[in-house]
Amino acid sequence: MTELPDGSVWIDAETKIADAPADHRDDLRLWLRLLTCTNLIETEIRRKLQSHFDFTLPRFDLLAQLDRAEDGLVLGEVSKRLMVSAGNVTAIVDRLIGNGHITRSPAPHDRRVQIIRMTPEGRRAFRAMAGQHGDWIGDMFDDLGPGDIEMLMGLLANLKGSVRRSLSNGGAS
Amino acid sequence: MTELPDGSVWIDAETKIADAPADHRDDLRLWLRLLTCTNLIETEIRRKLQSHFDFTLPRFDLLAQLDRAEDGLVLGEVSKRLMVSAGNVTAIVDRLIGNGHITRSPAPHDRRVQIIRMTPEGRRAFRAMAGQHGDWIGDMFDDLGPGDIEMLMGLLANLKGSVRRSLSNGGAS
DNA sequence: CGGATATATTTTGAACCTAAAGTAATGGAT
DNA sequence: ATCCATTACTTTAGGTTCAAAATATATCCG
Repeated sequence: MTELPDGSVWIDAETKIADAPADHRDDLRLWLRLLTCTNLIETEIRRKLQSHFDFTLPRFDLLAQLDRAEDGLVLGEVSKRLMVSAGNVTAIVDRLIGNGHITRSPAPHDRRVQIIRMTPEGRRAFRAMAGQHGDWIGDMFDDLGPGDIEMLMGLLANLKGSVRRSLSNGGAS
Repeated sequence: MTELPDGSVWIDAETKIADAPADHRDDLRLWLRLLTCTNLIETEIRRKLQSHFDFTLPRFDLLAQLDRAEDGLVLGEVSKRLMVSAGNVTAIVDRLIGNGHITRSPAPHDRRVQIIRMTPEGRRAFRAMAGQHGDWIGDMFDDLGPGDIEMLMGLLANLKGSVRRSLSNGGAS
């Protein structure tokens, strides 16, 4: 048994006893790569949305939710689906109303509730942007084969599961 | 040859002629999953950094760069490494100076250049946070085996390559 | 030397984002 | 009927982010 530089102890090629704090080096490298990849793509999408349509990603994301809801959506539902705070939704909605892409009206049965709906121009604008958006993503992912995509989907599902487990455990507080 | 519902044409099990706009459905699903995963982890790290240390992720990231540079870093270099705008670096640096974590001083050879360095308290605070940060990531990634991690590293490297190719081609404008 | 150009940083204005406080309306429970 | 808790949303204050304009300094060229 040999003492290693980091203070842990080497048993064989597969076993390392954690008598010293684990360093999580590979996890951190993977996290960094994941973050870099995502930011690279997201930044490019933001840039293109801005230069082609003078639009922002949060507004696009909100319209994407609304596009699938023929009867509009309640603000709370939008907040949940986009996983952003209610106050944030209010701000984005205000701007989309200002541009004429959506409307906001109180629900008839409960005056606390506000329902937003796409206007025809909003829908038209969104459809045009969504088509381009799909092409942009398609182009950025073009080197990945169907097998790569499937494998990534699976591994990311595992990761998501692991993260959710950690969250529900109050993991490491 | 059969007309399909989406307007494209079926040849055999492997070939589909794109006379209709491609829909990139799988690419979009993968992108959505990637984004969701990353945001889930990032949000949790932000939350824990805030509740445990009253600190923010951008400030942590800046200190992480500075921690490895014994002689400090020039602001432009920080901007490049963090991949954020120079104006953004200025704002974060101002706050870190306010908290006493770093210092800023003009370079002797070129008075345009500002060099930032960690203070001893800054270094101490960062080291404490970095240890916890590693544990948090380690816990969130705990369900992934070494094989999963290696495979993800490889697939994400492929994706990164694909994205960079697309960017350099001015892909889809 | 002097002027044009380039570089490094800061400032400004606008958008996004959150947590927490505030407002308004609903739905009990007594 | 009235109080109380809950719910839905908005407002506020503070931090992050960018693009573009402003500032200051350095460098190059004639």
